[in-house]
Amino acid sequence: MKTGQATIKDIARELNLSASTISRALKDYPGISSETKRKVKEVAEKLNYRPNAIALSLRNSRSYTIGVIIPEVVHFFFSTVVSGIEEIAHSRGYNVILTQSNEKMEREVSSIETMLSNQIDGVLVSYSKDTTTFDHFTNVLEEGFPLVFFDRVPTIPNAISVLVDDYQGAFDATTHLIGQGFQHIVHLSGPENLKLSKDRENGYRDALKKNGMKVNPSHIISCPFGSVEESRKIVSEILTSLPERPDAFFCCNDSSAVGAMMACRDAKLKIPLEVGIVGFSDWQFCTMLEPQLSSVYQPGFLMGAKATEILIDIIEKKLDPKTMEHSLVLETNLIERASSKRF
Amino acid sequence: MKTGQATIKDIARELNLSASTISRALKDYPGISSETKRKVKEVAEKLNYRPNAIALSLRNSRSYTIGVIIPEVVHFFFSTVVSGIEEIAHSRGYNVILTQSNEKMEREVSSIETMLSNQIDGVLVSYSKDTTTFDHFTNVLEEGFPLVFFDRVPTIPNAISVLVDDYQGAFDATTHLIGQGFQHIVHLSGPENLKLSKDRENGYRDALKKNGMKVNPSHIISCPFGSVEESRKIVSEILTSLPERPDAFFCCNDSSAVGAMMACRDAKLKIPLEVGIVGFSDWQFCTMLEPQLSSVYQPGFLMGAKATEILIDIIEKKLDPKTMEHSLVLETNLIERASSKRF
DNA sequence: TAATAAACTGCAAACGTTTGAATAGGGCAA
DNA sequence: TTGCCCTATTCAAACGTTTGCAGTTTATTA
Repeated sequence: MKTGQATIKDIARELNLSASTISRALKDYPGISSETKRKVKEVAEKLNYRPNAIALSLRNSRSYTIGVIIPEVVHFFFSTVVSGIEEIAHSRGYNVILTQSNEKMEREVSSIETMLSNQIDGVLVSYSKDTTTFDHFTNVLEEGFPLVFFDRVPTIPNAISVLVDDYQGAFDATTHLIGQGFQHIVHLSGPENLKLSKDRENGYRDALKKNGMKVNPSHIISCPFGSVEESRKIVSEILTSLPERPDAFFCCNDSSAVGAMMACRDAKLKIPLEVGIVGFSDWQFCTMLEPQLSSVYQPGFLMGAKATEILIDIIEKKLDPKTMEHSLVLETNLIERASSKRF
Repeated sequence: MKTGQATIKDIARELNLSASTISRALKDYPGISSETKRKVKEVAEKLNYRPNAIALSLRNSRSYTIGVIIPEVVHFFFSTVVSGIEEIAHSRGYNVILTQSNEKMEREVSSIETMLSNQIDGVLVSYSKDTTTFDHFTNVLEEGFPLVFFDRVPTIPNAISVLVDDYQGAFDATTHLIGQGFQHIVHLSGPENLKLSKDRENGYRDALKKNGMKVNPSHIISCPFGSVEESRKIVSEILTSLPERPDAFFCCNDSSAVGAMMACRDAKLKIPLEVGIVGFSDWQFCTMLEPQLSSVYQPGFLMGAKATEILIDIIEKKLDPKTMEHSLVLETNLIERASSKRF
């Protein structure tokens, strides 16, 4: 035993057999005497033999590994999705190799490159806020490489995607605020290059219209970063600058909702009496706030699990990207809590 | 072009050259005519050639991939650490393959198995709450396999580890509470099989002693799950059951600190006037709470980065596990916020 | 006893790449 | 014409595994 792992050849040498016999013995092939099998297994055990997955990958051109590209790990929603991905991947015998783009398109491109070099069997992607062109995806799609988008999905032909019903979630949230008697509902909207931002904004718009309220363009305010600080600042300004003080905020995510809460508190406005607030995602901390934050729940774990199932089904040819449904839309669920409930 | 990626052989066939020439041409070896190099590169480009990292791994017995085993991805601290790991790994040309143990020892064992099969170059581990024996680690350590522990580190010989100064953090937090005039400080302690739980408890004990206060065993209460619900329940009970009502809580993590806050609020106790609370980790949401939660900051990103640097240095033989420092202790930093500041 | 089947085991090629050693071809000098 | 040295290229083996086919025993049957 020189350096490192014992191989099939080491076992073969030890027993004066050929490598092929060892291979077959270990896999309980017929045509190998049980005596030999016994001995082989014994020696394998003794040498602490472990099959070399790399050699297998090379031979089978299959690595049983899937790649995941997400904007950030330190993000409640994405880490939840990753959890779902892990769960299914491992139960089906796949490894997960993870990279985060840190919201940089450049990173996304290089990640996909190295993943392809590593003979990944398929990729799951949620693209970055910084991504404006999609050639790095369309190229691999055209080669017929298994690729599934989740949450942040591009509008490119033939892309398979798993997402939540952002429109409906936004619609429900806005309708709820209206139902609670709020009149001047502001929407803090997300990054413009994400389809989900548009969907959420449209849900907001349609809910207003449906309830006979008109959409005031100055009530739709862009929060591209979606951070607490950004929205706190923006909301503070709005509270004084607008001719009529807004009395509710439907926010594109929970961080900006927290920022809005803080700004309202700074302005001595009572939540939910004077201002109602609803976020999006239902992060962990929603129930830790005072008052608890209403939010639109997104099934992150389920999304990861479903996307992975679909990806692996494509890899294993149980699904055909040509004929299958192109997008799976999961239901959102408005969680009404104190921050928006007047009665 | 049959199925999938172009290989060196495809280029060779196209140009009527041998594989070795192609290989050398692509790497700008001397002894290949520049004319040939030009043509080779041109065809490589045309065929969208990408070197097969698997084949390289097999040949070099190096995969340029490191494995990471953490208890949970959906955990602010661990995801921050992962972020640091990713950063360094990628900058040094390594991939990261991630698994979560979900706090199950069994998962940890199987993860390590499959990682070794995949010819991982090294592993970073933070072990699960469920882990009681460490054979799965000592075995690979004895084989001389590169392995670095972070945050949750076992007390086994020759283990290399990166951790924070849990003792000092706890000491500082407790001292701070004492300095704010709190008299009956309860410690919600963590899972018993984690060394960090012991360290934090000892920091708490020593801070009391140093200030001439005696350690009351009934003031050290186990919160093995460290969840909001668990601690809310436990603290609610304590507030009434103990002969003297506790007036401060030093909690093993931020979730249990939130639970303690909630329990105090339920009991109509004013924070920090009547009760002081300090958590551990300084999670994102500390500043979102009302009052903001004091907590001991742990440098998660830095921890991930340092652990990865050390691991890769070991892999690349720039560090020798036999002679190097066995543990790197990072400083914690008490962040004093409203939840514990009376003046 | 010889032919034949049955039961085991070995050979060699393949996956894609690298690399030390070998070879082919050409030019040049003696 | 022979010998020699470049230069440009090819050969072959190796990494660890699998697998169709061929080979070698041994036992069975006529």
